[in-house]
Amino acid sequence: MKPARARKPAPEPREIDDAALREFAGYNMKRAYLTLHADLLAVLDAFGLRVTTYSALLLIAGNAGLTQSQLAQALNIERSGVVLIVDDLESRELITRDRVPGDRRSYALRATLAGRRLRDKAVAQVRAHEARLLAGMTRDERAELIRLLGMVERGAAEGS
Amino acid sequence: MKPARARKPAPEPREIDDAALREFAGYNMKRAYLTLHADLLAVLDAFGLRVTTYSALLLIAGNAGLTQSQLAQALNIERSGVVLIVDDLESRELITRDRVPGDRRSYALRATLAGRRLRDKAVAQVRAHEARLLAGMTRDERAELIRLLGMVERGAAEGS
DNA sequence: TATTGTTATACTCTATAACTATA
DNA sequence: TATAGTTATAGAGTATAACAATA
Repeated sequence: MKPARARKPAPEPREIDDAALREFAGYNMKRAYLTLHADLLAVLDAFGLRVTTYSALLLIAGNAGLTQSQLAQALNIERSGVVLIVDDLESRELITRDRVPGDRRSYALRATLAGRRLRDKAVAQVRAHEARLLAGMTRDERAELIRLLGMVERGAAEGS
Repeated sequence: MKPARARKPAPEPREIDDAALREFAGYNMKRAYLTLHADLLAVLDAFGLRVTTYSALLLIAGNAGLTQSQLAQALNIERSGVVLIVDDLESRELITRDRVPGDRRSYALRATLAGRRLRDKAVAQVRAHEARLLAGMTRDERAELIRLLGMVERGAAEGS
């Protein structure tokens, strides 16, 4: 009945147990985020967009005339970072940078027709990407996920 | 009844509308992840740990004898990145790198007593950090969040 | 030949700080 | 003085590729 004793200390390809980490929302969040982000990156690459550039394009298209500072605040990044993103979008003629009559320090950002068209195509692909990714979830589960993520975001803002 | 016409084009501090982005799990995930990660970073900084180093310490403590390659796989990073993390933990005598009898190419990683003690303190603080952050959630909501994040992680793995 | 750990290198993303032109 | 945008620089964090030792 006794099984044969293994001869070598055997570098058995053991399963690593991460149960101690799975208790934490942070660990699960990081893993989910990194996989989702990598997948999304691949989708947007076909349009020459990175994730933040995509977000910027949607924000500009949906808020015609916003300034770079407003965009920085909405994206939660510094103004200096927005410059590169806006440079990129403008050089590809997806947005325009117009002077604001009342304040010559700031620019009014607007999506061009080409920009809105690219946005439409990208949005369709991102929707498809999420449908694929979240195929195992019901509509309610997906809504619940988004709701709970919003709570985390706001909780972190308050908790600091 | 007609309100007085504003005289200047007014650079009104408008609210930027991100509704077009809020439909996406990816956008909500990124924002939640970034805020949570920044908050967690501040907590772990008191222990001289970064998030991945913390994860590595817990994995090593919970899987005595695992190799660097196994750790790399568990952390979803390259072996070259593990070297830096292991160097850091070993130089602080939180883990040991022992030769494996059967295979002289690899090392067996083990947490020292000091490593396990630091882990215990850090885990307690991270638990407190998450309790603070997720204070608005019920126990069920928190469990549901973790479950749904796991689905995203696995969905992305399959979808590729 | 393949694998483990290592090193050197490069790239992405973002922040900080100093600058300019306006206000 | 303060603000919008810009520039230069630096720092995380990670990947890639080549290598030595060992299997």
